[in-house]
Amino acid sequence: MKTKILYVEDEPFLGRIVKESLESRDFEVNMLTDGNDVLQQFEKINPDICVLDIMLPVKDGYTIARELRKVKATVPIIFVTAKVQTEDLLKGFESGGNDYIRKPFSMEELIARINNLLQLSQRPKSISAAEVTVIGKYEFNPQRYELKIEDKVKKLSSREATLLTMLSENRNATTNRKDILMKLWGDDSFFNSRNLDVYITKLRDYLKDDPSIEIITIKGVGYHFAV
Amino acid sequence: MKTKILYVEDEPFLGRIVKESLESRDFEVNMLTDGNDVLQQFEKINPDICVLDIMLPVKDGYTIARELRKVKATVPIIFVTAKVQTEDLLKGFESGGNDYIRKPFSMEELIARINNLLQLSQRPKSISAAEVTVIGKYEFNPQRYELKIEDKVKKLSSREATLLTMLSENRNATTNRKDILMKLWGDDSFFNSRNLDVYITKLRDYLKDDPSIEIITIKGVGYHFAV
DNA sequence: TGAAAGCAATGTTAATTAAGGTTAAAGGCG
DNA sequence: CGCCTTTAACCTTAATTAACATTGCTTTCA
Repeated sequence: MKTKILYVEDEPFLGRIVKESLESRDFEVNMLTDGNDVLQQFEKINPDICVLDIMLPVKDGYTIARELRKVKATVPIIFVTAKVQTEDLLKGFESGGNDYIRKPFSMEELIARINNLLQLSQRPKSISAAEVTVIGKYEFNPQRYELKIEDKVKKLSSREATLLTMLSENRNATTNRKDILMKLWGDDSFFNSRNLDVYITKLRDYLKDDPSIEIITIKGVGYHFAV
Repeated sequence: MKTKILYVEDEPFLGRIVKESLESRDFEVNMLTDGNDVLQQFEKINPDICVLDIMLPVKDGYTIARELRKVKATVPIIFVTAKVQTEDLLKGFESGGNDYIRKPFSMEELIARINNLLQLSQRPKSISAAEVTVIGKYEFNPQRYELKIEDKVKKLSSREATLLTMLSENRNATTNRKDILMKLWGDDSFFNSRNLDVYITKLRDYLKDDPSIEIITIKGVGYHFAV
């Protein structure tokens, strides 16, 4: 289903350009030229996002936004205006707007802002399916820090798991020592460098039941995780 | 709990002003002056929102944003910059930014934009004022402090319930020990820290009937609630 | 030119330290 | 009392440091 935009703009020339331009990007655009009818239209078409000019005959954009907010708290609202003062902008946010775009604007910018807001407001989130990575004969669950081979489960510590994740994401390629140090410890001092050696040894030990897996040292550079 | 902002800005003068100004509005601000350590810090403090200058030594804001997006797709990102071209703005959205504020800016504007994005990004939670959260085989009612499995109802104490709520809202991600301590006890002294251990033990006990639920310790950081 | 010495980087194992876990008993409060 | 909650004592595990071994490249000099 197309994304529905409610667009309120009283300049007919600009309005037509914008509407057509949006339609050519596969949005469904309902355009109104004044604030009179906005609420009814809103409830009728139930748009995914609203684009409001601020200076309109009869009712200004702020007022419309406030009315819309009463009806639906969540629909994203973008203001379009020639005004540029901070106080206008504040008034915009206050009245329930979520973005502010200055005239003249490029269509690219408007579209980018529309897509951005749509994404933000839809953010359903997380609950990523616990994905398991296969490493040779092993299965590795980076969410649960579990490394499994033939029903034997080894719990990794968080450092071990992070390191294995890095290597595994970069399998059959070289992971820089320095990148690892930065990610695990935030700096690449001498002591942490010795520390990394210790963790590499541990992982080699955990992974020894599948000889096809190898953590190959590339001296002066990093490790190559061969699977 | 205060809203945490990760702020990356290399101009020390501007940076200090902004940091102090935000702090006076009761934000908790972590400021970095270059792009080196951002990922590390991000994972450590788990901020609610990021404010990135674009022109930075070493790594520019776009690059940082892209890296952050890989780690966490949902955290809102605001760019701050003197550049004004549409293409910069598009690049900003492309790299995962959600808003763009031009230098020089007023603090009022920055704060309005921050609050706006925070609201937008939290919307899903507040809409679904779902009374009951499903956690594996359990149902948890954070209002009534009830944890139910197969018609067996366990009443939690308020501390237990708050802790479980925190973990559960952040499932499959890491909740900082410090955040928990601040929320439950208001400070992170040694004694309360031991106290938290006790509560974690209790929750693990209550949740043991579903082995797919795990509270994984991340030493020195916090807990990862895997469901 | 090539074996041997030198050396920096990395490997291994073990000891140490720090963080967190468990359990139970002691406080505190309606 | 009866319930949290806090404190305490002791236990377990992870992270770090240390001590010593190895590797492979580089330099040196017969």
